[in-house]
Order: sequence, then C-alpha cells, then structure tokens
Amino acid sequence: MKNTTQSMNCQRKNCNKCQHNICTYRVPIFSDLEPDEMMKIIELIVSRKYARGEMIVMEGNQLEGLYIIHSGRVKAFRYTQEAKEQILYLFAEGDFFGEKNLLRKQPVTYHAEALEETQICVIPHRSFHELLKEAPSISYKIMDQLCIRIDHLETLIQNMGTRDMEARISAILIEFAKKYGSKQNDGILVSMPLSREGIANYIGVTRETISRKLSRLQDDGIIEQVGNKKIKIYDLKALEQEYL
Amino acid sequence: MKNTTQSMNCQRKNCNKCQHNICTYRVPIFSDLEPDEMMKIIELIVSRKYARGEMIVMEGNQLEGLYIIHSGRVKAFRYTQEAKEQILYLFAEGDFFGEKNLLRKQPVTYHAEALEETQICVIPHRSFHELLKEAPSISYKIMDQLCIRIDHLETLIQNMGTRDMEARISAILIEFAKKYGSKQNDGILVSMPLSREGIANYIGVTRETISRKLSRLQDDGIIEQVGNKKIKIYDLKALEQEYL
DNA sequence: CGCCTCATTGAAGAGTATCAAAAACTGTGG
DNA sequence: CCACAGTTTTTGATACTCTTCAATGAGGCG
Repeated sequence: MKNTTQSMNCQRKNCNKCQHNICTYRVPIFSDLEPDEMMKIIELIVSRKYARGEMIVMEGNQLEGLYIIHSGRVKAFRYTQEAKEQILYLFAEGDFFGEKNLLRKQPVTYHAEALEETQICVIPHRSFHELLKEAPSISYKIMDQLCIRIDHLETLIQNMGTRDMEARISAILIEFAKKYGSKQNDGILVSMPLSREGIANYIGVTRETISRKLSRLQDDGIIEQVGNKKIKIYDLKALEQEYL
Repeated sequence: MKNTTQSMNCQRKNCNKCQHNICTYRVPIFSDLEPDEMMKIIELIVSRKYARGEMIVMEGNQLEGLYIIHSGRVKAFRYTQEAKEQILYLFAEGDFFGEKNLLRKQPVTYHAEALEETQICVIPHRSFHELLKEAPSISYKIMDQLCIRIDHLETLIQNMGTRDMEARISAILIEFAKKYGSKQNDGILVSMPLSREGIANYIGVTRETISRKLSRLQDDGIIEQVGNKKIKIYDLKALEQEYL
C-alpha cells in the first residue's frame, strides 16, 4: 500500500517538478521521441523503489513490462555450478532490462539486485508494443542497445579468457575509471560500484585474489585504495600496459 | 576474378535449381516474408565461398553488408591479452554476422574463420535498410536473434565463471550433443565442430587439459572418443550430473 | 601409403583456491 | 566526536589444479 502511493507520488513529482529529468528523457531508447509521444509514455509508467541489497527480479520471472532504471545502480548475475555469483552486467541510470520478456516472451535470464537505493520505472508490455507501432524508430534504438550489450558481453568473455590475472584486474579498473572516475590533478579517483567480493564475482575469481592483486598494484604505486569504496589511479598508463 | 564468376554462378544456381533452399529461406530473419519480398532480396544477394581455415572477416573490418551463412560452419573469436584465441560464437547455416555494422555503423568486433567449406551470402547495407522499411517485421526478427545471441554469451560467461573444469567441459559436450548429435541405440554420436584446441579456446583453457579431461571421461565409460572428430556419449545423465 | 597435423601423456612448476585468523573499515548510537 | 559492533577486507600458510614444456603417439588428407 505504502509503496503504491509512494510510486504515484514519484510519478507525479517527476511530471510536475522536473519534466526534463524524468525516466524517459534519460533513456537512450526514447531520446528521439517528440514531446507528445514522450507524454504518452509518461502516463504509462509505474515507478518502484528498491533498497540496497534488495532483489529486483529473479531468474525465471515473467516481467510485466520493461524495467528502466531511473536512478541507482543494479548488478545482474547468474549462479555458477558451485553456487558462486557470476556478475553479467552493471546497470545504471537509463539502462533497462526485461527486454527478452518483451521481444520473445522469455523470462529474465538473470537475477538483478540493487547495489544502492534504486528507482525503477516499469513500462507495461502492451503499452510498449503500442508505442513501437506509433514510433518505429524506437526499434532501432533497442537494437542499438542490444548491440551495446553484446559488445559488453563479448569483452567480458575475452577478459575472462585471459589467464594473466593482473591483466584482468587492470581491465576492470580501466572500465570503472572510464565509467565512474573523476579526474584530479594527481590521478583519477574512482568510486567503485562493487565491493572486493563483487569485483571477484565479476571476473570470476575469489575475493582474496582481488585483495592481493590490488595490494600489489598499490605497493607498485600504480593505485591507492582509499577506504573500501574508492580507488585512486595514479598511473593509468601502467595499468593499460599491464592490460596490453 | 575467378571468385566473382564463381559467386554469380552460385547465385544463379540457387535461384533456378532449388528456390526453397536459398539463403533467405533458411534464415530466421526472413521467415515471415512474402514470396515477392523474398524475390527482391534474392536479387540483391552476392554469394561468396570460403575454404576451411580461411578468414571471412577480421576484427575492425567495415563490412559492406550483412553476412549470412548459406552453408558451412564458422567460428568467431577474439584474441586475449596473451594472444590466445577466445571463441565467442559458433555460427552455422542461417546465422548472420555484421549486424553491428548494419545497426550502429560499427566495424565487426571479432574475427570470423571458416571451419569447413562455407558459403556466405551478403546483403548490401542499403538494400537491407530499404528492406527494413518495406517489411518492418524484420526488425522484430533481428531483435529476436540478438536476444538469442545475448543468451548464448551470458551462458558462456556463466560457464567460464565456474571453476570446476569437469563441469565446464560437460556443459560444452551437452551443448554440442544437442546441436550436432544424432541418437543411436547405445548413445549419442556427436560430430564435433571444433578440434581439441578449438574446444580449449572456447572454454578458456589449454588443449592439454581438454585431452586429459576427455580421456578421464572415457575411462569412466561416460564417453568414447571416435577418432578426432567424433565423440560418442554413452551416459548423458552422468554428464548432466557433472554439470549440475 | 606417407607425411603433416593434431592429440596424448608425463613431469615439473606456477598460481590461485581454500581455510583460518587478524586487521580495517563503515555507520550507528551514545 | 568517539566508541562499538558488524561487516568487509587483508594477510598467511597449505594444498590442489592447471599450465607449461617436451616427447611420443595417432589421425586424416592428399
């Protein structure tokens, strides 16, 4: 009950207070839409809120629509045979999931968990299909996004296929530096989206190995671990050479 | 020169001799098209032939169109940091690649090599985009195929994330059994699409490890290696248990 | 049938996983 | 602002598995 009212508040609030900050404006898929088309979508959106650590969808779920991240961060993962978490994607604002449900009536193929407080906008199936008919350009956008996702997965596989652990960790650090880093005069400060264990589950090793390798990079003066949630990269070139 | 005439012969031959066996009829993307639409496509197709071991496209290539496999098998791979091959996909009849070029003007992100004599049909970019306008249902089909590809990559990552090598090899054998296996009274005979080294490059280990593990599975009476190109699976359930 | 490629097998070595314990961090409450 | 408790991370020692290198063996194609 409480959630429902909260959701409606959220929706209203967005519409009135900051039109240019609502889900649809942030989502690449809808970036080409005319304002009136955009408004139609906004009408259809249902919003939900998840706390850090809360599961958003589970593998096998039949979703009622497309889930779009309005704010927050989400990890998507599967379990390996040994019941270890294998992270597949890190989703952020503007990313979506549940597209397989939408396009081929398939349940989601991974678990999705909020890494921090996260707000999700849901566009119901039927609404979305009507939208597709009216604005076919959206289908191009979706294909685009699917290709980006494929790119990501291919690169992840390439990374997991390299034996040299230093290179694998360097690759992750570079990826995070690009996405979550801010330049400072003496280096790049990266606000890490994942814990050490999370990183481990992303590249398929144990957390201890991550610890050891990061300490080594720190000893070499290439990075500095600032608490548990930030890493400062002093020598990006050295990382890239490790990576090459 | 020789190649060109050969290509044209191929194209003609298909049109005349076996209309229902031409590329377009085998390709899921085009399965919903009307005969006249199909004919339009056929006009546009250019066909090419590749020998076993020949490179079809290289990473970074700007392709002139969508490459559809008319017959044969193709492996798509990237190189890891250590210059090891990491196989991403095994393509067969009806599969396509070059979609990133088509949809987002990106060069191909992997190398593709013919595993056996392979015939490729190329649909030029412009033709394809015209086709998309006339038959928008194709865009659904493409999204569908992209989702299938994403599924495959996600599963591959999940597999590469499992530490237990037996489980990883079992998973591959089961995959191959489904795709390339034929039932016999005492088991499933699988005609392997990859050499031992190929399997190794698919799951990210060395060929020696594959050899040892397969020998072990053979000693246990679960499989039998029939020459280098076939494997007979006696006990699929045992494999699946290994896998679980 | 023979050559060349691919696959197997062995022994040594490198590296990560594992288990256990200590240390550091985070954020909550006084 | 500090102390505390729970969680996360680090560090150490050991065991195990895969890789590596090298040599032998088998397979398949002309």
